[in-house]
Amino acid sequence: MKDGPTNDGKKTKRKERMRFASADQVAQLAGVSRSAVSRTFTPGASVAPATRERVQKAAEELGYHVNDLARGVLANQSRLVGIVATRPEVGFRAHLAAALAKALIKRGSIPILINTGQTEDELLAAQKILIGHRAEATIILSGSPPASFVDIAHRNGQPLVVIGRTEPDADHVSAGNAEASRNAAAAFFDKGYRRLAVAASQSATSSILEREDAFLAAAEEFGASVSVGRGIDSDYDSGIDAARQLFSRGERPDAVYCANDLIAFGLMDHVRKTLGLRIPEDVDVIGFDDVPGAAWLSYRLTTFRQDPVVMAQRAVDLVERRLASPDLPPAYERVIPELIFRDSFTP
Amino acid sequence: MKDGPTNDGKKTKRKERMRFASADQVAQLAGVSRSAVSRTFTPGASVAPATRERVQKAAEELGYHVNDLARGVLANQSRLVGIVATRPEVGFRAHLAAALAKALIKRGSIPILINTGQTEDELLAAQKILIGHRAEATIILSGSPPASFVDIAHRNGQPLVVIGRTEPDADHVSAGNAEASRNAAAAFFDKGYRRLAVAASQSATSSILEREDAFLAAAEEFGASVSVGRGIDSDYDSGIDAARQLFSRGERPDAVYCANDLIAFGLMDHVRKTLGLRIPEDVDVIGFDDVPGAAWLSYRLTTFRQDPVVMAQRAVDLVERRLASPDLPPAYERVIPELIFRDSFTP
DNA sequence: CCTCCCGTTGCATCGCCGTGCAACCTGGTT
DNA sequence: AACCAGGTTGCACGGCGATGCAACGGGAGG
Repeated sequence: MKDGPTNDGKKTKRKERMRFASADQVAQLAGVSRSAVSRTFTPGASVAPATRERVQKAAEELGYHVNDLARGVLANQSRLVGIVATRPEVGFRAHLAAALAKALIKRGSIPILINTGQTEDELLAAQKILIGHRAEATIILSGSPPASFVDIAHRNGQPLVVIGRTEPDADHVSAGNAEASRNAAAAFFDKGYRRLAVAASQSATSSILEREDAFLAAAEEFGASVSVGRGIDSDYDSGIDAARQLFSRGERPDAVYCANDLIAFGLMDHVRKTLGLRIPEDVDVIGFDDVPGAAWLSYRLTTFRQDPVVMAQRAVDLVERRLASPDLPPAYERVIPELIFRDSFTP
Repeated sequence: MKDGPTNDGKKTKRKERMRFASADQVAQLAGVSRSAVSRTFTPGASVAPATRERVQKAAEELGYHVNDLARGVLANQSRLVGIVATRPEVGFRAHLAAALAKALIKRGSIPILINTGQTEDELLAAQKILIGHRAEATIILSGSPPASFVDIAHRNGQPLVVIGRTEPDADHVSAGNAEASRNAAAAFFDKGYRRLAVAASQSATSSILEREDAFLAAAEEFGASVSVGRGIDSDYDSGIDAARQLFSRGERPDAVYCANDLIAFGLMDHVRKTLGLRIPEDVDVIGFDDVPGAAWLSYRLTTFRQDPVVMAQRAVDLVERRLASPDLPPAYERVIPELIFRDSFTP
């Protein structure tokens, strides 16, 4: 049974906390070599049924589970994937993060959630953590990664997928912001509205910017007038600020396109509760994202639906593609958002 | 410079993907031994400034970062911490998950987000993943871990912290659900209301249950009548269902206590938009959680504030405490929620 | 009875990194 | 000139698990 100086208090000195059972312990209990244990838990390896059974019994007894970390070190793949997000509890990002976590687990990867600020330093710190842990890939949610970020990921051969931003140098998934926004402008115009407005924000992510820009361009192209209101962030308060700006100037707009649903909620509340106007009778509103609140009776918001599950899946697909063939040119997955009609705007 | 058979294409055979630079490569480039590299990146180790500089320069050039995974294998600590949550994108849980991720990163840990169902099988699968990766601790958000879960974590010496549930065998953090709910009943009663109601849900987590039970008990103790409405989940739709139930019976309630804010939103919307009643003139409402929507003009909900940042910090503190002394008896951190007065109820 | 073959199994090595120990420089002192 | 103290550095080992290779076993066939 080979009873060498294996675990008799001599080697356990280093760190106290060695609670998890190791393959060595299982091997000893089963009276086999560590190789046999390894092979038992490696699909396709050659082990006699009797041995496998002995090993499994011993493993059961000790509560042993293969150390995936060590396995990863050896195979040079960690199965860790980073999700980098700013304020991942808010709005659509929350749905995206949750969907990503689920899709990654399903694929056998381990999602690491990094909740970080947007400054370059913070993002680079997040990246450092991920590279230090040899994450297989990084998925960024609607931040704007600095160029160095893309560069470092590339130099380390780490796939990088950006969601919600058009990033020419990296794989990315994003909604058809430009088309959708153009459609929104067209829908307003077709209904006869000529005084349009868009509510966005100052500290805008690129999705928000794209929506604003595309709406402005389309509206001007159609020959409608457009005013712009911007709050600070891209949330409810920002919608209130935008409403204040848009409705304090001379003639009020006929219809407002909001860069996301939270902004729309703030704007609608201000317009209704503070200004006493009616939606859709006095003003029409279209939002973007279709978060659950858009269906609530208080809002009944007409908005572009982005399916977080679909987007997450596309992102994971891009990761897989990139892992399989690292040298392909950057790919772009576009998810076309569908306009969901509720009460705040109907054609 | 010792130029042995180290990396001349012979050893790189195993796996193609060995993109990350290793300490060996850095050592070679800097013309030092691997130990020197290791020491350069180990705080407090003894390295000559000149050597350190050479190493750092070489590391910079190769984009090297210490492999925390391998370091973890050696030190027998992974710094990985699992966050296990069902529907982590919803309501208060989203805030909790985000706050936890931030607090863990701050502590130097790596948060793994596992988005799982509530069935025993799914939870155990999640645990298997975490144990396989030698996660240092598991934090469960408002699920009810089966007994085997607690047991397995314990047997593997893995700290387990439960948030939002009273779990006698494990460390846990939870809000003072009973006190708060009692206070809600008292506040309604003091205002002269005698027909009370509580809106909860069928598939309730234990926080929701505690709130319902404590409110019922207190109301009965005061001598008020109480009716109960329950939707399916604990979300907006559930609030609508509960409202349907509560307001279809004979006399309608004077005031409703909702087990969380989402339920309150659904209930308020149904009461106002569908039934045409006014809040607070006809019915008062108190919620629980103080999610951002509670402050929105459409709701202006009086509700108990739970601070996700505080709760997350307490949970992380419990993890640390348990890591430091594994054999302490289970601890319980209680966070007392504060009632935030807005328009849906005032004393 | 010997030989061959195939399935098992153990050994040794690999890929990571941290660290105790001993050898190696310095420069200052007797 | 020999010696000592102190700081540096390299070596070798330890802790994981996977795996090529060689040895070992037993049954089948000559």
